[in-house]
Amino acid sequence: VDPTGRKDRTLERFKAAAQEAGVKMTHQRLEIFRELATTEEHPDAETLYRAVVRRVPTVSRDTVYRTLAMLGGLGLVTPLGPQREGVRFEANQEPHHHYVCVECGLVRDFESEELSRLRVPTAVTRLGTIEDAHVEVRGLCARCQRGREKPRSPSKSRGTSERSTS
Amino acid sequence: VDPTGRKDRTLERFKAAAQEAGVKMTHQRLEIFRELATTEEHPDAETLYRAVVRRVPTVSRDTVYRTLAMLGGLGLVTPLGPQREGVRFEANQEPHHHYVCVECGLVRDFESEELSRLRVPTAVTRLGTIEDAHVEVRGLCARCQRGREKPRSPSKSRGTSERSTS
DNA sequence: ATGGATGCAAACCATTTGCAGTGTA
DNA sequence: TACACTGCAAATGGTTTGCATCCAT
Repeated sequence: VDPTGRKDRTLERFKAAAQEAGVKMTHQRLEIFRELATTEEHPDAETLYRAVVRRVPTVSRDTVYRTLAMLGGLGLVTPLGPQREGVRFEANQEPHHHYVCVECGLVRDFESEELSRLRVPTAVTRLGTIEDAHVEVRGLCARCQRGREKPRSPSKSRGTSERSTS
Repeated sequence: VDPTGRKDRTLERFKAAAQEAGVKMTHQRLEIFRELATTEEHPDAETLYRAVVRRVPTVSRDTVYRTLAMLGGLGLVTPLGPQREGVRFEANQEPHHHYVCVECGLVRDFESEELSRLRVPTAVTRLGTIEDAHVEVRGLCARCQRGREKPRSPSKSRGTSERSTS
């Protein structure tokens, strides 16, 4: 399930992207990225840190956080779910789907007969029961497109994009 | 876009569920649920608190948190994304989908030609650009089913289920 | 009345930030 | 060699918890 060494290739892609973006390639960054690109898990920063610290005993949590932000900026790593300042909730129990803005974290429900009819591959049942299946669409919401006049989080620049063209 | 008052109905459902579950119906709980059931947003605890405190000036953040956990236990409210202790990341940039365990937060990728071909309704473009669309399947993972021998988070009982049958 | 629910304040934990030393380009 | 990157430690902000009081049942 990995004909050419996809992982090695991914590592090369990382090095190339880093060089192109003008960021330095350090031992830490390489190991952090390697760990994330290698694992089946979808670890949080702490878990990642614990894994990386085994190979690079001197890394600090800060570096993991900073590297993750940097990798996110390069588009090489994706944070799961909406970018939030906290866990978010909904009461809508009807079948529906989510639109999530990758910039400000806006979440909107939308309905779709077609999407709600989607068939989950039976192989998934090997992972566990299926309580719900819905589509998550990610993109840049209208407001954030509109010149970023009033982004939801004006201050904290969640290193998602900007960079380079300074 | 709400023929019968779906929201009123939802409130009734809440009261009924609360009574059946044997939890008390308080002013705070009612307002917290009402707020969440009414808004288009998918607020986090803090946002919810700020909205509710306008109607019930004495509520505390704690109550919001506790109520959200309680509502989650009753299945009336769903937290978005994987239940995490922190934001989680992935480096897999190939088209793929996610299986998420609602109990322990396990996340696994799976692939599906069919699901990856899904067509997002054009109406969604009104919300913003579409960078990615994938399916999120939620359920109880095999390990958590298996008698909850070694749940990922043995300690912290993320009030997801258990309750009642004490 | 009475036990569950609330509010307060302190505790906890994830994440961010300032600064001086370190290593890559 | 220079400047970005790292590690440390302190600050910040979300979330949880212990306890005395209060209120829905």
